[in-house]
Amino acid sequence: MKPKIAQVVVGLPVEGPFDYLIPDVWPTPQPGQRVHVSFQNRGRVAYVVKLCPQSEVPVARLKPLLEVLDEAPSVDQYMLQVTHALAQYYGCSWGEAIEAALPAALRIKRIFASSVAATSPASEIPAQQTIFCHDLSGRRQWGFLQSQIEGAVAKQMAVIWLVPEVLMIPKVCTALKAWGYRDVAVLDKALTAKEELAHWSGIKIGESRIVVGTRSAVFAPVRRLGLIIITDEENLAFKQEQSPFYHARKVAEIRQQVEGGNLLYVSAAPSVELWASMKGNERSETQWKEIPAQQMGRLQLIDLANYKPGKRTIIAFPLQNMIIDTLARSEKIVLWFNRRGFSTLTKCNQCAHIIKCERCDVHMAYQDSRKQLVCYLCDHAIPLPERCPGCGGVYLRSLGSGIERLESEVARIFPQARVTRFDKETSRIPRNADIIVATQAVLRILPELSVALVGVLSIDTELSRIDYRAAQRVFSLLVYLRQVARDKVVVQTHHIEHYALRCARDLDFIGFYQQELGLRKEMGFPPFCHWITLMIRGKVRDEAYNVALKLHESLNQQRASAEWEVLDLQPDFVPKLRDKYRFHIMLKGPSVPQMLAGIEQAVKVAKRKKDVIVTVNVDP
DNA sequence: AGCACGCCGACT
DNA sequence: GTCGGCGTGCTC
Repeated sequence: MKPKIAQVVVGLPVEGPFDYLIPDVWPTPQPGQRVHVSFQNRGRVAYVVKLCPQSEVPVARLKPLLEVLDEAPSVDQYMLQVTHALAQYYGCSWGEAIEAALPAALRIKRIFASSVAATSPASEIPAQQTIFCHDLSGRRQWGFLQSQIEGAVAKQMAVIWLVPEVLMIPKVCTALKAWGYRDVAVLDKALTAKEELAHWSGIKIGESRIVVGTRSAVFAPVRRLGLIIITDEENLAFKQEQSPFYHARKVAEIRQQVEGGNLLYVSAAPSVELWASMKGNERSETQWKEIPAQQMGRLQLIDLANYKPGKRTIIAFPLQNMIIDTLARSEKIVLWFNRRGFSTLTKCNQCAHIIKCERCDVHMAYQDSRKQLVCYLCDHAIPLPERCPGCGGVYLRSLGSGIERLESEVARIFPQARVTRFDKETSRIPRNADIIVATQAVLRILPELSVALVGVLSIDTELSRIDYRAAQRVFSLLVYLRQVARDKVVVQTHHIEHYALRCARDLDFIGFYQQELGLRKEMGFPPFCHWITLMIRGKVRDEAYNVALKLHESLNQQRASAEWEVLDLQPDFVPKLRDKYRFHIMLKGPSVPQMLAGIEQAVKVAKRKKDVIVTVNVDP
């Protein structure tokens, strides 16, 4: 019998699905199709997820579908399953997950002409394999990747290649063209809505079978998925920092489970989680591809306990000497210093007033390049006041050192060198400089520069981050720098014995990951458990705090007999951002679904309070 | 998310 | 007497 009811979901934080009548004279819509409905008396785009002969809801209370928006489903059968699993894992609604997977242009009620052929029903799911390519050379992975791609293409299957950074896309496209592939499409959220839709449609109708893109490209609507490549898997850019807070790796895993095909990670120093999971699988020839380094910069550690940089410079003397040597050979130097601006704070010498960002409550740093005080959190800028806002005096002074101060200092110490600075604001690649003073933004362009010496000045700040991944990030960073530095990488530190530094120096991968996994196990950190962060934020501090407090209380009651635990309620690492006060509660336990089920009710209650926003971040 | 319903404070 | 605050509940 012809189905009478279409079950739909919407891109709101409401569960559903909701039943709608299919008007008699209509042809039956298909699951995955976009429809227009009246939801709560307002027009909305919704997504058909299922058809059924009848509804639990009395017919009198059912509304009809108003319109079917496209000829063919926007979401195929596989992607319906994938988004459903995604919603389950990350604790969002199915509709929200579907919208995360679709181009933004499809969220509005407009018919998009598409000659998409109906999706072929599930034939057999292709064999699947997960491969890790540990490429220390940073270069010779390309041949291996080419053969893997060719393997998929030969079977008429599609390839998705994810990179962490938009700037890496052209390089990948160039390589693919050189290998003779013409049907390559780019997907990235930086595209305009129109371009995004055009590229997406091209992939959907099978014009492009190779997709290159950043995080969101993991949802590319390819038909026969043969291979997903994830380059630099450890990069934090693969995690979305807004709802639904998904990680591209997790989505790739779900897609592989649902659609089959291979999953290929490429990295010189992957996340501890990936290393552990690949080690768990027998390290066979096919699953683990080891590419040794041919040439790599040496790593040298300078103990700041022995070489105290003077009051006037933060560059230790041995490093200064190496810079002089490198300059004498007319070679290029990068000095890594992860702090933007000129100063870190601006203070009145008369009344000790410190200028803070009015929206975020943090010190504002003077940026000489903009001649303004800038907040490093929200980028809010104000002119440097002539008089102190506290006492009206004229004794405002800039303290601490940011990258701009370092730049002028370096120029003073090495007058023979052309010194320039590279940070987030810099757009041109500084090819003509001898010394480039740079923040971590330089990572994006480092392969383009031919650098002999990299001096890392601020690794101690990175090591002391309150983040369980700090050691791994330092290790990955240093290994990466060794790949791009022709001669050597010099790290000055107070933590000369730190295992992340020593293992990076000795290229001791086994040692690093073993030690790190040991610590993670001891501390009960991932991958030995899962974390969920609940963030509570609001404009009125007390309101946000009270909601957080109540939520924390009811979570504590909830978990009395459960396997998971609730950590203390705390101000977030960023306690105030853009006029909103932020608190977070961390949960820790072996099973994400179990934790989500346990907190669902309490979170729902907390979300009811208006002016306070509660978000759930799984595997933060 | 948004919006309607419903119950208590200061006002033309 | 009423206008309107926001806590509570629901969306087929």
